[in-house]
Amino acid sequence: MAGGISLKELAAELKLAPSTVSRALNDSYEISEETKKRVISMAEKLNYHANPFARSLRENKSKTIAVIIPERINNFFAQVVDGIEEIAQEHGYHLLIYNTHEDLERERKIVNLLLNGRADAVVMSVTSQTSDISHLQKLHDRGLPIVFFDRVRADIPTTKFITNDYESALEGTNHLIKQGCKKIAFLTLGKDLSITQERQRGYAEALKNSGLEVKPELTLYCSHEEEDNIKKIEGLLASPDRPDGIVSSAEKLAFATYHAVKKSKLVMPYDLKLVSFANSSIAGLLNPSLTTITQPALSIGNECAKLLIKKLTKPKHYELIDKVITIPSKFTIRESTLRD
Amino acid sequence: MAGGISLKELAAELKLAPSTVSRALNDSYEISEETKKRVISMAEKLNYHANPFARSLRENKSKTIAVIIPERINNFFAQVVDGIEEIAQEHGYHLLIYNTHEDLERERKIVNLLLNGRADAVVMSVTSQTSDISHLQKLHDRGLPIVFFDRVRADIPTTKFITNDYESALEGTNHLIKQGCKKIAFLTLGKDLSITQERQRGYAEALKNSGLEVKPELTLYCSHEEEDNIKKIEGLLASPDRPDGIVSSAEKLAFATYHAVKKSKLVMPYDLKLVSFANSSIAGLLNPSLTTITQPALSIGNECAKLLIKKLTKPKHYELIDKVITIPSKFTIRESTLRD
DNA sequence: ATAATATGCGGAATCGATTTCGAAAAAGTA
DNA sequence: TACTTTTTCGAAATCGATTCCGCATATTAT
Repeated sequence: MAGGISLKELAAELKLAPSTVSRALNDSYEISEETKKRVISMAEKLNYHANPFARSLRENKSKTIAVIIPERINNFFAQVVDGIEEIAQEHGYHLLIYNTHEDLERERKIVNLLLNGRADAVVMSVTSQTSDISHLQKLHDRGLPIVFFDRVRADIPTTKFITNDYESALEGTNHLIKQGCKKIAFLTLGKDLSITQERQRGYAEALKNSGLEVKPELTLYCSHEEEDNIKKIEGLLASPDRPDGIVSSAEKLAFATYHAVKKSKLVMPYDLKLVSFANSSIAGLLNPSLTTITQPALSIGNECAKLLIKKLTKPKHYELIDKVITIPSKFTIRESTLRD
Repeated sequence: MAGGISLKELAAELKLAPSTVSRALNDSYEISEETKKRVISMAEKLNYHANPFARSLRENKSKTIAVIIPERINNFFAQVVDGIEEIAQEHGYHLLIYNTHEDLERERKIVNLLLNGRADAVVMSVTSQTSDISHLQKLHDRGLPIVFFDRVRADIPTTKFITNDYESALEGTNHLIKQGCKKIAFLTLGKDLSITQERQRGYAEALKNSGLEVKPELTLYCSHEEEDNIKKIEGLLASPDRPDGIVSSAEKLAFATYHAVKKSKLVMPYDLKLVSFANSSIAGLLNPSLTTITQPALSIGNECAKLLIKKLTKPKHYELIDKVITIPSKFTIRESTLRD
């Protein structure tokens, strides 16, 4: 667009060949120290900056990592992105960010956008509706390094980072049982997500272990509409057989529960105890403060980026082998599960 | 990286010249409908995707907007980015995201990274420490379209989007006064930020209008370390002359206040009333629920992106003139400012 | 002194898409 | 029939940096 000077112009100014200037700037061994200094100082003087597109075109790499998340107004994803950026910035990588807004169609479009090599690698967490994965398969087939986190798809053979969903849900549910809950409900988002299935499995296992019945009507499938969720939870709380404990598999469902409880004129933790997967820093400020299972978001982001950058810089020494790496969550007990 | 087919190969497959294929794909008038169809169907069959770097190099534009924010784990900034993305996605623009982590040195590095044309335009909100602006000046001098939001710098002549900081702070402070507060403190981040200065001005004006004294010791300059802030606020609340009301110019300072109040064994809103600039959706779930001044984050993001894209697509018809556009905040009264 | 090697640099091809210029073929006009 | 105009397409230059190849000059070995 504007005033950038090109390598050729810089070379002309120095009365050198473009090839020489290029080598000097890239600190090639075939250029004398003296020439290098001359070139570098002139480059600074003329404010030369290499055109990234010319370089990417020639080298066939972009120094860019694409990150695809389902929503941004979400502490967990925001923290993961921060974790990715931390490592990326260290290694001179740029971050392209895409938000699917939990919409499969958008996810498809975005993934197709990445088919052209704009990014060297992809970090992603799928939509809660993602059932068909042909678009992801295509991306993977093209040889683009890709890692998944949190909402992963087992059917794409690459490395995935998750937390110990099963164990955490088990622990959280056990805690509710220990605090005296007899009828424990489970709140979840899509049925297609492996992580929520795992959390549900942990929840069910805990119930079984304690001889409690797993009733289907106590599992509530929620949407991404806060109002709808509040109503659904209100409905659950209004039933004659209302639960005395809730395990929520997502932060936003915990918030919806607070609203529903308020509307239902119930009082936590007396009428209902709540434990939730959550990454918000203000869980302790809620009324009552929220017992949480906190995912190691920053670490997950860090690990995703580290692995990808290793793969990008030393392709031969690292493979994105098909395996799941688990980083444990942290369980924090607060007032929402206080024993009466 | 891997299996992308090039335009030339596609052309060879079709027994056409690359120029013809390019024109066909770009729907040029000089190509017959029949050829276009042939080309398009073959392109799909062979899974052709244009190399974005070759195109960017040739056209000297990247279809990319860079967004620089000071922190990501912040509802306001997350919402603004969402607003930007919404518009960008509509127009086929990509988003490069950078986080300065409130660090001026990092901001400089990032801005310098953008000097090479990687992005067609920049949307940014400066660090709370940004005093020297030579790096921003350089970016602007280079002719890169740039708009600021929220944390703006008056000394760069371009368009800025903010909210009505002065009026909102005035309104919030007036509300506290009406609710009976006599000693109102003000919490703020950097002194260099124009928006916090404006908020402070609104706060002071409200006090003056009501005949209350503006005491310097009631203005607390906080940092980005939550623990430090909590201690500082605790100190404020422990003073013999402790305030009975607080106007907080940032969401995180409101949260710190909740913690400090808890530690101080005080009770809101009886001992202290609080109003804060905040964008978190769970202000209503806090105990007590928080009276907020909510910035129109999504709209701000939308407007930034709309303006830039207009400028990028019709450079002659739009100028990023040096002016400040104000989008008003929303004041929501909740329990934290209830009259006793 | 002659051959062999190292050092320092230039020329030109290359990455892939766009676009200017031009030319052949088809259609219309006189 | 001859000539102009339109339609449709091809050849080659271009964007800017990297790199393969080659060529001097200087240094060392024989």
